[in-house]
Amino acid sequence: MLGAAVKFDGGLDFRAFWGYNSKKPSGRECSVKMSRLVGMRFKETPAECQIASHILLVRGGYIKNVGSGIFSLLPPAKRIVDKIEAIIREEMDNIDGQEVLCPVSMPAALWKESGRFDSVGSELLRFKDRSGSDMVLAMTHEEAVVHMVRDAAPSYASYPFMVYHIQTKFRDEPRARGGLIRVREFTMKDAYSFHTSQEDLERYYERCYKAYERIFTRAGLPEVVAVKSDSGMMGGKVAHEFMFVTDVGEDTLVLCDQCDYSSNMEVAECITVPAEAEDAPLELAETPGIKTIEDVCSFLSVAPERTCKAVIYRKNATDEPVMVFLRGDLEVCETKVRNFLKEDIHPDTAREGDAVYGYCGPVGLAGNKARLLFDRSLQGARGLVAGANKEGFHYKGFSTERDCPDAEHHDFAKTYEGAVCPGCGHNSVRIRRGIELGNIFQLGTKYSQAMGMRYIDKDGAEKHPIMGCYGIGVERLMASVCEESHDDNGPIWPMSVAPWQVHVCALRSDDEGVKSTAEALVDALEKSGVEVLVDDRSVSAGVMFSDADLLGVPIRAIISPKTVARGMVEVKKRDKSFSQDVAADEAAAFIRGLVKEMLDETGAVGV
RNA sequence: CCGGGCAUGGCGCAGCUUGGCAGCGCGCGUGGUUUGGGACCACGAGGCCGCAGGUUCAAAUCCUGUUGCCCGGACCA
Repeated sequence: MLGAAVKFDGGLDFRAFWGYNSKKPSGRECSVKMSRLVGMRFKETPAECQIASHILLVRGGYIKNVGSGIFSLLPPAKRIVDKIEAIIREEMDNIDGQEVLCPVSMPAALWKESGRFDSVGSELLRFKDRSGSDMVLAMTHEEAVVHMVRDAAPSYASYPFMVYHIQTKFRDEPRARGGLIRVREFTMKDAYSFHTSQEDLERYYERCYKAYERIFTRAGLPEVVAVKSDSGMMGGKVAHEFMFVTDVGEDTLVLCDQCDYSSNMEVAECITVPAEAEDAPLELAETPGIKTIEDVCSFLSVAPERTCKAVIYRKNATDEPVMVFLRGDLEVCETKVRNFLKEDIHPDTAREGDAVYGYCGPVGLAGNKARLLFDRSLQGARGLVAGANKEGFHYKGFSTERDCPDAEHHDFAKTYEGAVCPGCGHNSVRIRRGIELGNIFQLGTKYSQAMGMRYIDKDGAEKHPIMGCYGIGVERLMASVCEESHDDNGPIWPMSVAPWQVHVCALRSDDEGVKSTAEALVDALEKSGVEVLVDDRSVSAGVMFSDADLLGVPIRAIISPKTVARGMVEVKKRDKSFSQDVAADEAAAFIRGLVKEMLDETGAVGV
């Protein structure tokens, strides 16, 4: 390692060459010189960057794009990631997790065992090795972990246990975006727990839930909200996602103003109240060329919530349609439809033979081959306008119960801003965007069963352990912290994850007084275990401060001929909340105290 | 995967319509003057104009194909 002062033949100090001056017992080199720091910082915004974290991380020399959704991390980012991982490790160890490491590449045979080699789409990168064997790059590690432990716990006495690792995932996303927000290759902490009863899993799930709250709080994101979520390809029933609420998020969240209800839009219950209306006779209305809800509403002068619309889906292009009927002002939630049908479906349009495009309605479809689904918003609805399944005509006076007595109603609609909250019943639903930082699933026995993991229970019976799994995206978390905490000039890293704790700016390092004061300060800080980035370059104050802003180190110590003349060091916080002159010989102790104080606020590793 | 856009030195861009020495700003190097918020002067280095074909005396520019990247959407543990 680079820790020892290795001298080259020419007498070059190896550590100084790499910009390292000393090393903490943890193994992380703690002091770095700006003149040696690898990476460029930019004044101008790179053309492809759209969101703050992407812009600032590229401009600050943290990350470099290698390909679509693939990034290299430069030293400042690597240091942040290391600190985030350290927090995660502490919290995982704290809930009795044992760290392991599974491989990224593995034989496809393992994924064939679980069935996912075929069930997962092209996000799973498949390839062949030189012998022609099918291989995959892990996009998640259930298979690898079950393979690791399936022979290791043959008795109930070994349960419960949890293993976790921090490892690269590759997911061949069709569309990467937003810098580190949605990538193809990334680091994930994923944990897997094994239990002999559902109750035990639930107890552990709760512990992990709490650990996640601590992790996000400690990383500087106390507002992360846990929402109920769809379990998707993972299988299992209960799942939560930990969402960082932000406009740049890709997920849609349903939150409540009045209570603590929170859910991913995909699974949020949509509650509607049928409008008060009398039954009216069903009558045909001529609506020539009027096909969209918008047109129907203005042509017949009705509100969208007084209409019934049909949305067509198909399993694949050649299949019979699935027709979802719902109130005209609502949107279909495709995830709900998929979960109900337990089949994949895709939006499509009505075709010759199965329905009349633009005039689909629930009345008179007897004998139609389409699978008909009725949303709950139509339950008890009366007097609606609906398609008449006849070119150029709609029905007025459609009443679901009377006209479609056999209809079974289920929840297929997306909820909306101001809708009734399933938690408290107020009209208090709020729609927000969020970034999924982590998720936790109660998996059940899907993988232990498919992959033959068994144990002998107390009663002598052979059983499959019940699993839970728990993930956190590391780089995405870093980007989210940046989104949460930055100004126009750069990130403002919380002390707990900051790449360095103190940034010493030696303005005019050619000045002997400045140089010796800076060296003494850096030396004293290092000795007390503080991580220091020292700007030893001969650059103008503007350049030095701009770079410091981009590096976002929480405490800045400025030494210049002016401060030296006064015998002082200027100590500032990056967030501008603090600025004070401190006597030069007391500066190290003062800064050390400040670092400690700021660490305590967020709860960094080892505190 | 659908739709749109872009590709010219490390970064940001102009040049392309109408073919004729490859340019500007930032950054980088050297020397000097500066020195508390991206300083100034001088000199300098750096580019097969994404790639492959084609048209032409001549292609960054026109034509064909192809690849990559970005944005919106679909999709997604």
